[in-house]
Amino acid sequence: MNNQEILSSQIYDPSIYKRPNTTVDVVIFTIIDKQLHVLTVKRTEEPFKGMWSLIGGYVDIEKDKNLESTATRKLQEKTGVQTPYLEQFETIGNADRDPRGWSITTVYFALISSEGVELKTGKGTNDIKWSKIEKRKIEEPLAFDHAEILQRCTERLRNKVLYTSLPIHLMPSEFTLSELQKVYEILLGQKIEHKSFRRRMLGADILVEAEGMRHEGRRPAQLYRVKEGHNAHFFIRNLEGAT
Amino acid sequence: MNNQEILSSQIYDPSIYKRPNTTVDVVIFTIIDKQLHVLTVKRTEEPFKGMWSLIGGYVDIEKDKNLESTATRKLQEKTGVQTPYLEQFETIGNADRDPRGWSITTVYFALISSEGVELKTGKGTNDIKWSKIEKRKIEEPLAFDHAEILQRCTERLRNKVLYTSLPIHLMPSEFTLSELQKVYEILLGQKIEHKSFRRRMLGADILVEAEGMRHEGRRPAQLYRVKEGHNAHFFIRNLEGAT
DNA sequence: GGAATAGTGTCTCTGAGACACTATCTA
DNA sequence: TAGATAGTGTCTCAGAGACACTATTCC
Repeated sequence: MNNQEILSSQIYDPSIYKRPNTTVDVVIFTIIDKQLHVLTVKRTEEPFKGMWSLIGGYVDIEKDKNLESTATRKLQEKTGVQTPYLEQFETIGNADRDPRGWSITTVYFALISSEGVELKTGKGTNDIKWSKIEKRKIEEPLAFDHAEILQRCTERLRNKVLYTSLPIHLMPSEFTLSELQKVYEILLGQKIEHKSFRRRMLGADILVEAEGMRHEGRRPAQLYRVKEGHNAHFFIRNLEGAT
Repeated sequence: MNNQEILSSQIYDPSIYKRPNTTVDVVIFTIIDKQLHVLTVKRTEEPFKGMWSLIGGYVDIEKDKNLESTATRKLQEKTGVQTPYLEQFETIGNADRDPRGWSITTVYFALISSEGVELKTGKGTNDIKWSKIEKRKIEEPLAFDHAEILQRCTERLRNKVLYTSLPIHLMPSEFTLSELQKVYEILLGQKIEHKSFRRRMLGADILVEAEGMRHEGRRPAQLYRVKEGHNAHFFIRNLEGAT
């Protein structure tokens, strides 16, 4: 009994239309050595066997109660991270992106601190690594349309940095304002005036002072942590650099 | 033969996972009689037979080259409109939204001028109408999770109105600034200071003066049209009303 | 003329950018 | 001490909000 036959034997079964293949991809961003990185795995199966790709996989309708579960499950499997900042980015579906036929992928992006993350070689993958992003690309070619996805996603991230507090999710639990500013600058690819930055962040009521100071380099700096329950602040005015 | 066994017996075949049902829904907004409306159809099939629903349908992998084609095809079939403002909103996939099982829908929203639109009763639907939106809801109950989708989508639209020029796509080809302001106010659910509004719109370089004036009521008003090729302007500062 | 709508002048206020300044550390 | 990084004071500037004003129409 093939797919088609199964279909027509059921009443109200929507699959009178052949169903596209459905996957979820997760663009997992982090900062390592003052540079933006994305998590990639080497494919162990055709198509694109041996090429690097974003983290992703099929929606498992037995295991996953919704699309976001698929994303968090994938993230968990690869990084052990449980509660990242996770946002749905876009869904791409067309006839060409997968040589096996019409396929749909819902792309999420996650922001995590690289602190304490140990990458796990899961089932079906023998190689996984953080790939450095430069000019919205990584060095290695990516499978499927993942290079385009990465580019658009990096662009979206940069745009959101202009008017949100998203970069706090790339920080470890305690950090200084200078460290946070540095992360903003990495994402934007440009310097920010430090006085404006401090005014903006401290005025947003999203940070609380942590105990103690960071002693590193010269004058010690106040440590902050993200206010409990805080997820995303939207500033009413953009930083410059919007083009 | 269970899922796992099927899996391991097939190489490279993505359908080792049962595929969810995949659809596209389009939230088609327009302004009628100074109120926001959304296009709805009455369902002629189970499930939810006889209930109103958003415009949508299965991805037809024979006809549609990508997801957006599915959306424009649906829009075309129902309204005859060819080139609306169309934006992907979100994708919802879970086990509960459709009684027939795990299903995924990619939701688009479209903004069109109601001027000159004639609704078409297409195949499979015997009733179609513009439903008035009040408090992010319409009067009639909606099938599936469409009420939630409509609510979130209306909310997203309102948010974007605070910092974009999107409402111009709800206007007929020529309009006055007062008419445009009225549409902004409808979407925001609040008054805007008219001087600020004119400064903002005229400063954005997205409108050009059209020939002639609108003579209606008292003093005639300058007609404008959208600058050729213009799609969406992002202001660097929000209107008030952000909460 | 009065009412209504279109359109302007101009003040305040907020927050980003610029940049000089002070503070506190190490070498 | 000098150099580096942390942090402040304060001016300018753009654009939103407020609101009084003028302009043009119909009655």
